[in-house]
Amino acid sequence: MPELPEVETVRRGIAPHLRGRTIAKATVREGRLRRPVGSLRQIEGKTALRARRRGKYILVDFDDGALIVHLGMSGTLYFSEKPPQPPHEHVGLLLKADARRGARFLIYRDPRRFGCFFWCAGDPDSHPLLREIGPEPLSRQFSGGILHAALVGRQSAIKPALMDSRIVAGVGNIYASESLHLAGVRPQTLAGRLSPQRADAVADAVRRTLRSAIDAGGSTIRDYARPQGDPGMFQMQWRVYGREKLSCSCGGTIKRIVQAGRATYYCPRCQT
DNA sequence: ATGTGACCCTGGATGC
DNA sequence: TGCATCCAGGGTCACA
Repeated sequence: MPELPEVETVRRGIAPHLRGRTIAKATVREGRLRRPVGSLRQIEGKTALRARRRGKYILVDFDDGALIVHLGMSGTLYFSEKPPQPPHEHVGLLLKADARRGARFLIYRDPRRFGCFFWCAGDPDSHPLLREIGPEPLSRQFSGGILHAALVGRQSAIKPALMDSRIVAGVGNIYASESLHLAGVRPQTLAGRLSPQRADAVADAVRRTLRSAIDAGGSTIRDYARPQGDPGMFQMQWRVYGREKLSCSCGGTIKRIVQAGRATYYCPRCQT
């Protein structure tokens, strides 16, 4: 469920409720995630400054470090009146009541446990997991020219290259397919052979695709931040993803192939 | 150095 | 109905 737009939606949902809140207690029910959660004792008594996003990571900044959170394939963050419950609510942060807001738990739930949730002392941006991440696609650090330069010498196809977080941050399997469709570029195109003009088209398509997905998610932030408010509301209109054998808006028939072990969807008629 | 596939884990959909 | 199989939005690692 979580790609960049979903992660951003989750971040927007929790950020206002976290800002300025003191962590009264941190509970780790299940610490065996992609990497061990470890002890969160050191954040008890500390006050969260903000929640921001880097690629698909959510960073909750404190004055001397940050919580680094990744939602993996099945993770969510939401608020609850209850402490984390079995089987899949692995971490709970009890937020102290303040003048305007009652005490409640920020819950991390992740059935597949591919995500992570851990404390990083010091600057999280220089943490090994974040250090090598490429430019944010929605920032000015990303453009067709920058993408083109990053792809020079690349022997892989453009689609898996777009999913390489060192080239551009946060583009996952769905949005890689969707962006290439919007750009009219075939996913098998050799990344290093993409012309500057087509790199422009791809970079532009990535930005437009992510923005409209965030806008679509943005309308359901409140629902999403609710305890049982899991998926369902992220019904974006996929143009190709998951639509094998269905027809493209151009009249062509959408194909499914596998690249680097992941499903890719495209239209052979309008993607050249 | 770079690219691909196996793997981590659970749950839902599908097929027999 | 019950069971087996496949597939899934991510990232890391061993190996070619």
